[in-house]
This record gives sequence, C-alpha cells and structure tokens, in this order.
Amino acid sequence: MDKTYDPHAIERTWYRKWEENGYFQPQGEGPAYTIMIPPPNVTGSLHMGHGFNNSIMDALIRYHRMRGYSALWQGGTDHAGIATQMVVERQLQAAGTNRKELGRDKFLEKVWTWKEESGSTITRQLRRLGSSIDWTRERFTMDPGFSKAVEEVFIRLYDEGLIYRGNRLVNWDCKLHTAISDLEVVSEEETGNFWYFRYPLVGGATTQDGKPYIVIATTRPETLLGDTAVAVHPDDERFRHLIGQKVDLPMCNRQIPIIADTYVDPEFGTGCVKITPAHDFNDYEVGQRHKLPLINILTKDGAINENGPEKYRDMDRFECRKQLVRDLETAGLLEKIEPHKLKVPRGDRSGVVIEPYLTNQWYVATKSLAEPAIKAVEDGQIQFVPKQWENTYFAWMRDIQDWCISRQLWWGHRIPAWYDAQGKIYVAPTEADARAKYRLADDVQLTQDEDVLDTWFSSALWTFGTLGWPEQTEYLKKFHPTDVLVTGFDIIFFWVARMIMMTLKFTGQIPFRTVYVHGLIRDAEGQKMSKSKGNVLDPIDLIDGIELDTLLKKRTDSMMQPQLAQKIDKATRKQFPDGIPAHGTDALRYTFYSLASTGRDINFDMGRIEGYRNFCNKIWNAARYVFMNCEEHKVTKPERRHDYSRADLWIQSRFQAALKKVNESIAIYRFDLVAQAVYDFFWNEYCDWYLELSKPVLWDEKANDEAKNATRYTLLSILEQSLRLAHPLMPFITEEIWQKAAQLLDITGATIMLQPYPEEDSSVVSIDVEAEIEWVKNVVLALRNIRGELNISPAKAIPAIFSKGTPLDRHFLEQHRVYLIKLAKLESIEWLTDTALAPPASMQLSGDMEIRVPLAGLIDVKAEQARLAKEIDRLKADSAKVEAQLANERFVANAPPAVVAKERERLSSFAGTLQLLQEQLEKIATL
RNA sequence: GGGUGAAUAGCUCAGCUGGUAGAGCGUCGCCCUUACAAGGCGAAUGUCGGGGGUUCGAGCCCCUCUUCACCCACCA
Repeated sequence: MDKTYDPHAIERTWYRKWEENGYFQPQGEGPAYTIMIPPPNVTGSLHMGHGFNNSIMDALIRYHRMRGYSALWQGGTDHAGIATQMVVERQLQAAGTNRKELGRDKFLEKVWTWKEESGSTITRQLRRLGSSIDWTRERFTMDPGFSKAVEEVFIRLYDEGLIYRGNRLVNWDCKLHTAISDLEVVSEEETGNFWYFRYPLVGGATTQDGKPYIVIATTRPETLLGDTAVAVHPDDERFRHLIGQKVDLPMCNRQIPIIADTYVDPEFGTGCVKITPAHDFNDYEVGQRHKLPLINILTKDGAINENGPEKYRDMDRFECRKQLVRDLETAGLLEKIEPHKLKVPRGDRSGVVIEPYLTNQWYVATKSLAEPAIKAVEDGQIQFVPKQWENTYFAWMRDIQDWCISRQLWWGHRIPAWYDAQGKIYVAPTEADARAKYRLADDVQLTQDEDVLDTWFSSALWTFGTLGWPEQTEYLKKFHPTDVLVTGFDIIFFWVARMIMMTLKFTGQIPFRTVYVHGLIRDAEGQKMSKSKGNVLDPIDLIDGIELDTLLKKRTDSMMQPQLAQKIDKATRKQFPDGIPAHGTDALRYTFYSLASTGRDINFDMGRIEGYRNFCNKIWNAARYVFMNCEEHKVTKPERRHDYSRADLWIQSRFQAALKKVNESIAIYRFDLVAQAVYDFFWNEYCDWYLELSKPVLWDEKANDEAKNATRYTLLSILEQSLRLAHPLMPFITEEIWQKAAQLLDITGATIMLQPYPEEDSSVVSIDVEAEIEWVKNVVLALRNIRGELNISPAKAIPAIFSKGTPLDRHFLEQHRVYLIKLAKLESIEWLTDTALAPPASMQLSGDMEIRVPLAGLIDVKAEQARLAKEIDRLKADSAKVEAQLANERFVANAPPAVVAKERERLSSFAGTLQLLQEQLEKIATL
C-alpha cells in the first residue's frame, strides 16, 4: 500500500466493478427496501444539494443492503419542462433562430438531441458520488412506459371529473408565454411606488369636501386601462353617498361605477380601490360578486392589446405605465406619488413579473385527493422526519387550491385531449381512441390540445410509475410502497404532497413510509450558493480538486455584470489562493453526513472536508500498520478467550458500543451521530489506543505465539468490522482496504458491498475490561500531562514512582507494566510504600494513586510550580462550587440522595487532592 | 398578518427524559517516537442571545424581549 491515501487511484476502478457485476441490483430473498431517487433534471449537472441528498440515500441503501434487505434504489431523471426548454431555446437564440421558426416537431427533435447529449452528465456525476443506484432500471419521465402512466392518470382523472378545463385568471409568465402554478410564483419585496390618481366624478357629484373627483391609490397604474369599477367600503361614511355613482375612467373614455364591497380596507390608501377584474386576483373576486365585465388589456407578451386605448396599444406594460403616468400628470389627474414597498410576483424560472391573466387552462380538482393524503400523515402511515414538517404539510394541504397543470410549452407530456370544431373536448390516449371512445363520425375534425402537462404532474407518479404501473409488475408488488423519500423542504408542496395524493389515488398505497426532510446546503457564511454570488461549490471539484484559474473561469464565466465578476474573482482568490485540493468522494460524503443534523440548513465548511480527508488518510495508514504486522503470519481466530490480551478484549467491547450507536442513529436518520460514532471509535479508540497497545505484544520477543496471534487477529478483525461499519458512509476506501483484510482473514466474497453488516453481540461486551483499560488510559494521561506541561521531550524515557492507591491499583500496575512503559515512554516503574521517602517530583493523581516523576535533572522547577498552581486554582474553583451547593440545605433536603452523596464524595476528593498538591508545591519551593 | 427554525469556544456544529458544558477546524507549546507531519503528545478557550419565572438545581422546562433565516398569505 502507498504511504499516502490517494482517493483518485481507488475510486476510479471500484465503481465500475460494482456496476458491471450487478451489485446495485436487489439481491437475495430478504424483505424489500426501496428508495426512489428524486429525479434530477435530465440536462442538469450535479450541485451540492444533489451531493448531500444522494449521499444520504446511498448510505441508507448500502446499510440496508448489507443488513440483508433486497434493496432497490431506483434511479432516473426528470424531463424538467420549463428548465430544459429554456436551455434549448437559449441555444437556438445563440444560433440566431428560435423555436417558432423551427416549428414544434423540429424543436422537439432538438430537445431530444440535447437530452441525449447532456443527459449522461448528471448520471455520470451521481456515479462519481458512489451512488449505488440500480442503473439497469433507470427511468426517464418521458420514456414510453412512464408516459403511458401519465396518460392513464390524466384520462382517469378526467373521466372522473377530477381534471377539468377552466377559463379563469392564472399566473401568466410573459416571457415564457405559459401559465404557471401558484407554487412557481415567488413574491419578493421590492421598492415601488404608490400612485394616487384622480378619477373625475360624473354628473356633478362631489366628495364630502367638495372635490369633483375621488382619489384612488395603485401600485400598477397600467392596469387602469382595464378598470371596470371603483370600490369603497359599504360602511365608509366618506364615500357612502357616492355608491352607485359613476366616474370617468381617465384616458379611456369609459364610465365605470362606484361599488361597495367589504374587500376594501378603509384605513389603507385612500379607501377607494380601482377594480381590474381581468388583471388582479382580488379584483376578479370582486368582479364576480358584482357581475362586473372583464376587460383583458394585455397580450401574451405583456403589451397592451386592442382593448386598450389606441395610444397605448403594443406598448409594453412597463412602458405603458410610464406613459400613462405622464399623461395623467399632464391631465392634472396625478395627485401624488409615494414610495412604497410591495411584494412583486415573479416567475421562479424566468424572473419576470407574473401577470394574472385570463386564459383557458386544465386544472386538477385537489380537494378530494387531498383528504386521504392528509389522513395518511395524520394516522402516521407516513411520517416526516423531523416531525415538525408535518405541520407545514397539513397547513398547505388543508387549504389546497386547484392545481393548474397545463403549460404552454412544447417540451413535456402533451395533453391527451382533442377538440372538435365546436371546441368540445374528447380525452383519450390517441385520436383514434378518442373517436372510438366517443363514437365520433369519421368526418368530425379533431385537433389535439397544444399544451403539455406541468412537469410535477408526471413527477407525482414517480414511485409507482417507475415500477411499471399501470401494469401490475412483480417489481411494483415487491418494492412499493417505498421506504423513505429523502428530499429538501423546498419541494414538499411541489412534489411530496402531490405524490402522496396521486399515489393513494391510483395504487391505494402510500408512496413511502418516511419522508426525511433535509435543509439546504449553504456556503460557510450561511449564504445561499448562487451563480451571481459566485460562491458555488461543485461537488466534483471538491472530489477531484480544481486549479485556481479554472475555478475562477468557472465562477465568472457568462457573468453579465463585469463588476460582479471582479468581486467574485477577488473573493475566490482570497478563499482559495491555491485552488481547491482533491479530497475524494469519501471525504465529501463524510462531510455531508457529519453536517446532517436535525433538518436545518447546512453551512458547508471547508475545514470539515479537510478533516475528513485526513480521517481517510488515518484509516489508510492504520490499515497499513495492521497489514504490515499481519501479512507475514498465518492469522487464525484464537481458540480460547484466554489468548486475548486485555486490550484485545477492550477494543472488541468498544467496537460493540460504536456499532450500537451507529445502528440507533441510523434508525433516527441522525447521520451526524453516525459519522461521529465511527470517527470517534476508529480514531480515538482503535488508532490512538488499541494500535499502540498492540505494539508491546507484537514487539515483545518473549510473548507467546498464541498471544501474538490473538492480537493480530483482533487488529485484523476489528479493522475488517470497522470497514463494514463505515462502508455505507465511505464506500470506496472501505472496499479497497477490505479486499486485503478479507484475504488475510480468509473471508470469501467479492465485495464489501454484499457482506453482512456487523452484528451486535453482547457476549463480547465487558464492563470489567473496559474499566481496566480505562485505568491504563488514566495513568498514561497523567504521565503525559506531566511530560507535556514540563516540556519533557517525547523521546526521553522517564522514571515513574507510584504510591498509595488501592490493592487493585497495585494489581493493575503489575498487570499492565508493559502498556505503561510503552505508552508513557517510561524507563522504570517503582512502587513506593512510604511516600515520605519520595524524591522531589512532579505529581499527578489517578484516583487515589499518586504518580510521581522525579524532578532531578529532568525539569525546571518553575514549570512544575506553574503546573501545580494552575491545577490548584482549578480545584479550588471546583470545590467552592460544590461546597456552596452542599451548604444549601434545600439541595441536601430535596435532591436525590445519590446526587447529594456524589457531590459529597467529589468535595472530599477535591479536598484530598488539593492538600496533596499544596504539600507538593511547598516541597518544590524548598528546592 | 400567520407560522417555523435558529442564537453554545475565534469558525462550523453536537449536547438524549433538567444533575460537573463537548467535537472538528483554528490557536499555543513539545516532537519527523519503526501506520500516519493529511501525524503524535500536551495545553488554552465559553456570564450556553438579554431579562424574568418554575426547581434544591436550567444550555435543556415556562413567559417575555432582541437579532437572524426561512415558509405561507390577496392588502389595492
């Protein structure tokens, strides 16, 4: 083995072997364990969120696979309608053309080509993460089988009346020319204006203070062109007399009524609200109540259409706004302009301001679907982890709105609906089916609906669609419902909720038993990673490393604003002056696990990943040590427990503790605790103590062969078990090392992946042995403390004198001489019966036993005095605290006796130690 | 407006049913000791956001305030 761990060298080959040998496919006859990948966008590339998400899933799958489950991790990708279409449209634009010019068929060809080209990027990257996805079953949301499921669902819902077509206001994206759902609209607070306009009263009416006009306030002046009323509150004294009167709508040559509606808040603005039913959701409601006409004034691009006054026609909505304000000002109808903060709705993909727009769209009636979906969570059939997300889910589901599922795009599942000349709707898989189903005469002309379905409509079918539904396949029977869905909170509504609804509806089963909800991966400062901030980390770069220049280029490329690019350049140089070194997949994954605590957002810390890269190196080198000491011997399992050293038994016992902790923590999805347990055990116990404790045995020429074999066996078998313990987290390094460990232990099996997970075994847990080695550790620690504090070189062997203590101390001392000599680097050990004879020395306590390192020629008295003084101070502070507590009568009276006794004991032990140290200090002072 | 989460060492985070505050990174010493300098050994570091309360005892429970983040909602 190389001296230094090189992730690159080992990650390359293993993944290919695993995949080629079919190890990712469900194995054996065990119970099913299923995870469905949240399908990434087929043309996307891996980001930190994917990295995190898939690391978690892989750990779960590998763990369960090793525990004997027939584990299926179903992989696949999503066609991602809007996102993908946008990318291809951008490419066309760069080539000087557009989709309209190309036409639908040609355009779709282009998209498919692009999908074929780039679709492997994300799956290749998922492989780099070590994801043990069953690629033989990879699905795509637009492959024929899955499309069949989509079609089936649409038609059945339509036939049941749960999908309908409606003409109403939708969120319209003027750039993408499509409707989008409520969820795809993000409202951010922006600074805008409040414009106050005068609407002249008709027929000589005046306001209370005699003005011939009323004043309305608006944040959207251009919608004035579509106003069909002005509303006031029915109880508003100021305007009551005007209800039923009319106003002249400026610039429009129309008169509109003043109506009364409780929707109006008299306190807000002027108390008079312009009502534009065709361009505002609230106004629409008001309009419905008062039977107001709807005047649509916008084109699909967001320009003024033929319903607007000629002057403004074809003007963009924002251009029109400016012009209209100028015109009103000229006309003396602009009262004032105030700055105003308002929520501006924008499309999550396009970023443009969304318009409420009157169109025909397809909707899913969600109420009846939501009910059982709510119940499934209420009943605990589906559980969210952490549980608090259930409230979020309930809140949304209980107030769910009908879902607009049609999109005016080309890329996606085309809606299986046909229209005749009268616009009558026929829903069936194909035109021929439609004719048959509805018994249409041959001469009836049918045209298919131009629209496609919302991507999330198909995603909602993911858990059962991927398993072959509507066919009742063996896989569907065996692997559905799935076990756990691992996902970010950001798509609970988009995806999780809709999956639950659709899956219950069409399979009668829940889609998954557990929803593990995790947070977002942010940068070290807690900022969202985004291209424009230039703080994006690419998981692949963390694995492979990246040169500074390449990183800079990546971060500043295609940046619209040069100042921004400059800033990013500077920040990047500062954070990564030498680029990013390679850390390897295992280290990256381990970092994700270690940060995966209670479902909150994760700040990605470079310090962490370096630490875990070092951990990999530690494992690597520990293995080297073990192999170095074992490979030239035939190592066999010892016949008798008696052959094992105390250290051998100790590490076996400690391994059990770690294993238990790991099992418990995985069961509650606390991967941070899993990572911590494995790290602590391997580094702080196995490496720091056990490996050191093995040396005196292995290097002792007098030790018998049985003892040496037992230690070698323990070294190897604990290593081998630790590798299996850690394998779900760090698949590559564990596999690489395991191969050799298995060989030396005569374990057959081609891969660690398919080995059983370590079994808990209480028979090797020994409290006595643990206490004994704990004693050794304490003595060693005491001696090391003296050495460290007094700056005695680690190379210098020192004498140690022991005294006081219990018979057990004395027994252990004899028993573990060699351990102490090796670990504390002692030149001699002496037991002193009369402490009066003790030479001037530095002293430490282990329990009641006094440990002395004679000062003569070794150390400087001042340093020892300082050490003692420090210790005394600390003890004094501690005893003062305990003393105060014990002086409190109510504590003594009310606290459990055990607690009180413990405190008493502590106090007396403090006092004893304190006295000793003080004597020691005086003694030294005389030197 | 409603809701959720967070605030613990310089940084990133743990801290189970209330009973002596932990890890990693960083810092400071001493060391290339035959697995590992991506390492070993030792050390320092906290009025657990503020205030109140319950309790013998609060990082943890209750109230309140402050700050930050996020989610939902139609305020023109």
